[in-house]
Amino acid sequence: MIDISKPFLLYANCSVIYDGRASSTLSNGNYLVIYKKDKSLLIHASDKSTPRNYQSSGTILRQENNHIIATRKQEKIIINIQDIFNYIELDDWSDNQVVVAKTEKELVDKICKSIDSYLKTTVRTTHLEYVTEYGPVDIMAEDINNIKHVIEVKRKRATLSNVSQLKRYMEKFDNNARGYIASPEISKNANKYLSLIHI
Amino acid sequence: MIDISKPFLLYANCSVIYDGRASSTLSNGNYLVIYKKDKSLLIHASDKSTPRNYQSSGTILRQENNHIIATRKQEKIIINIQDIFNYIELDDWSDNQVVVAKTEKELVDKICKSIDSYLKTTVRTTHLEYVTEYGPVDIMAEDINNIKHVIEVKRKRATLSNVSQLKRYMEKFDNNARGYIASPEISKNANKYLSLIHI
DNA sequence: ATTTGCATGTCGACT
DNA sequence: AGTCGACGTGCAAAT
Repeated sequence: MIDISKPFLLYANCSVIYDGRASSTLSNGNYLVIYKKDKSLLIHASDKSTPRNYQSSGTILRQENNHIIATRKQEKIIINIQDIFNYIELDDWSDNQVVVAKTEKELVDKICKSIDSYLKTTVRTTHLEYVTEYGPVDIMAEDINNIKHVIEVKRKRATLSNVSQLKRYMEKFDNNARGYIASPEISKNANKYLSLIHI
Repeated sequence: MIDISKPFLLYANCSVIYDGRASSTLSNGNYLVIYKKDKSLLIHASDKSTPRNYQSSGTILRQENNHIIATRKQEKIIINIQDIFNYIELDDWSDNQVVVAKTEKELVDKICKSIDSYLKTTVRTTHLEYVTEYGPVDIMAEDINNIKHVIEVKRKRATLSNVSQLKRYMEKFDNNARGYIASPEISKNANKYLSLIHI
């Protein structure tokens, strides 16, 4: 009835036993069972984004009467199936990857990795999430000449309010501090304001 | 066609754009779209146990032509649907919790929390994963009388090999050390061996 | 093959 | 609402 050699989806009344890194039982109910092309197995209930039970890539299925037995290394899942509501063979299921996902943290790290070349100086120490009176700045780098470089990182287009925020931060530093905004692009107004205040 | 007020499952040819904590695109392909009772949204491809795109509990769906737009706080997912292969309304989908999942670490923590009462002494310091020549022992507790208590924790029935292992560990400590095996039960042979070596 | 560190981490507990 | 820590963390890059 179920072809365990192909990816499939099952909406069924069943119960689940897991034994491996931990041991657990999932009492009888209606759950979604998903078996993927890479031989990973997921059992989803009606809430939470994480599955109730799962086994990652490399799980081998076996059918015995109304049981599906999934084994992978030292792990085992037993699905005791009472009733099947839906069964779909997932042919031509795509495995495309998600493209680009730049987080602000990634950008911060990237900047820190080559901070000397960006600031055109030799940095002595860098502080991330450096706390000021007005909140934390993304990067506070101090160079060998004791000049402080305050960098506000934006994942998207920098706006006027980002500039004002940076300006507020800068007021708390002495004259030996320089402020920067690192962003892929900047709004026209923000850019104008930047020129205006010459930071 | 799709009733976005109920939990459902969709196997469809579509592409996905996400913008929120990061930004990403998933190019056109056949994916599994799952909308749960707690208003969480998952988009699964044919591999990996983690979804390609997702939004957790509290996502609100909107339909516009062939788009499903999912918003939650500062996050947005847009699903551009080309073709629907399967659509299932997931009625009576259960939300039972997984029951008991005792990991070895939980047991270790539980023991540490009340270690004095278990060892019937006053413990000065406890080391977890204390490294010996033969590998790490789960718990190494030193009491106020400088007696070392070496505890090997097993989530399941303790076996003969667990006892031998503990014995090897104990050879590396001085006479002021005591060895223990903490487990829900112990095999007959292991128990016999334990009595024999009097640890 | 193993280790390291990130993640749109998720999730629950506690403040 | 925010913080903290655990997770059967999963996952990919570096070693």
